[in-house]
Amino acid sequence: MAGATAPLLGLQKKSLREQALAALRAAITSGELEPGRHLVETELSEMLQISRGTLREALRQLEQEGLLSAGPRGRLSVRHLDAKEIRDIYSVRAALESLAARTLCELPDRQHVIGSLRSAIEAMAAAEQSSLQDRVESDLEFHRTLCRLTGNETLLHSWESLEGSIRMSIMFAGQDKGVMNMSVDRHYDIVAAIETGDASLARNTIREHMETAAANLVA
Amino acid sequence: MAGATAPLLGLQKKSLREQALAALRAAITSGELEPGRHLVETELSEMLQISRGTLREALRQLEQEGLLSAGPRGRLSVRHLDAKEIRDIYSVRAALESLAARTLCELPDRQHVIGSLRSAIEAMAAAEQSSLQDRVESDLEFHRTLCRLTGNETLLHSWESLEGSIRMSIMFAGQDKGVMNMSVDRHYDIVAAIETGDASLARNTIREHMETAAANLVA
DNA sequence: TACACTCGATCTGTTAACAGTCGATGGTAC
DNA sequence: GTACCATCGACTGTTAACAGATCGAGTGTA
Repeated sequence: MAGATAPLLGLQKKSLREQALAALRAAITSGELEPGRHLVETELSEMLQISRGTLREALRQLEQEGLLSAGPRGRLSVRHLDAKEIRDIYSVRAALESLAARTLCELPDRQHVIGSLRSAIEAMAAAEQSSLQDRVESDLEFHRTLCRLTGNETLLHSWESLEGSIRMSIMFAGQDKGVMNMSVDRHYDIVAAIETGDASLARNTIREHMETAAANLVA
Repeated sequence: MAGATAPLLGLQKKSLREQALAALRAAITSGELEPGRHLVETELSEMLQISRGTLREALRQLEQEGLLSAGPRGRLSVRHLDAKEIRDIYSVRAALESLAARTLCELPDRQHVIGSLRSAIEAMAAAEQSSLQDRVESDLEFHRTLCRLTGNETLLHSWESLEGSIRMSIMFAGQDKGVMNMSVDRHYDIVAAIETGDASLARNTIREHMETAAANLVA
């Protein structure tokens, strides 16, 4: 974490628990807390300048998001993903986003949806020369938008529960591999498929996109 | 909860937090804590005979499972599902179980899988004259098995995150409607489809099963 | 040297108490 | 009667401290 003594948690209005949650999530998905790293509650609470009780609530949530794995006696460590797990995560991700695409295809009026998705892609294009971090953000934002636009809160929530694992997968692969998965063109293909309203085309496009991405990550 | 003064949490070896989690989940999905019911931490901690700190960790998890919804200032209440939400939940469920079925179809040797699934259906058949509670349990156990057999831990975890919502959906509908969704025959169809190895047949069978179930629940 | 035992450090599980905030209640001025 | 204000009660947010368990170092003995 950035500077053990600094007040890592800023002066926002959210609860300390939420701030801790965000800080820990960022630390894990950025690799600052590397996979396999053992987490000690007293250390973390000191770093984050919050009490253990508050910290533990945040840890429970991270555990359920799959960013932490519990060892014997409640010892928590940063989850380590192997190639199979990454493929598995992307399989589930593909299933969820396929559902999203299919749902959007079935909407009678998709113009608004298409517009929103195109905007998201433009944001990706604008970030093409930025840091990897920014590019990943805009990429994930596109896919999150895909789920959000369905209006299916459960779908969005399930996807977001997976988001941390997705980020870890990308981080696991490292810079060189992560780059290839964020082609703007491929995302236009997805939007184009949705625009036609052809659900199986949209589904196949998503699935291919995900299979390619997963394959690149574990290569 | 059963008898406010009784030591609801037995003498198991699991942590108090896990016991509380299980007890609350059961109370919610059984309707003992009815949808919309406002939850007060001090009340619950007294009922469960645990401290608020421990209780709060369990509440965070239930919140993320979608059994509780947060109101202003962190006030929690039992989530209330409307018809659309039930349909949405079953859409996601269908997507996940379709992935499970497809994954199983792609296994080179499915005999062991088929055997396990048949056993699960036999358990359902054996429970046909039992209470609705038992029948729901055996039904969910079949579907959980479907996900577990894929060996995709992420898929199983996503499904289990949805399980509470599924139970609430069934409860919401009440006895009369819930009954129709647990036909043994329909489940044999699913297994038969997997046995043929025809992924799209399996997927369609699952999806029809889910659509029928959701339609019955909201009827 | 090998083995067993004790002591101590380390961490998690759990609890009780304090603090701040929002809403309701009741009283008072106009 | 109404509007405003003070006070009180009810909850959540947060914290520090206690308890119990496990692991390893170090010591004593055969």
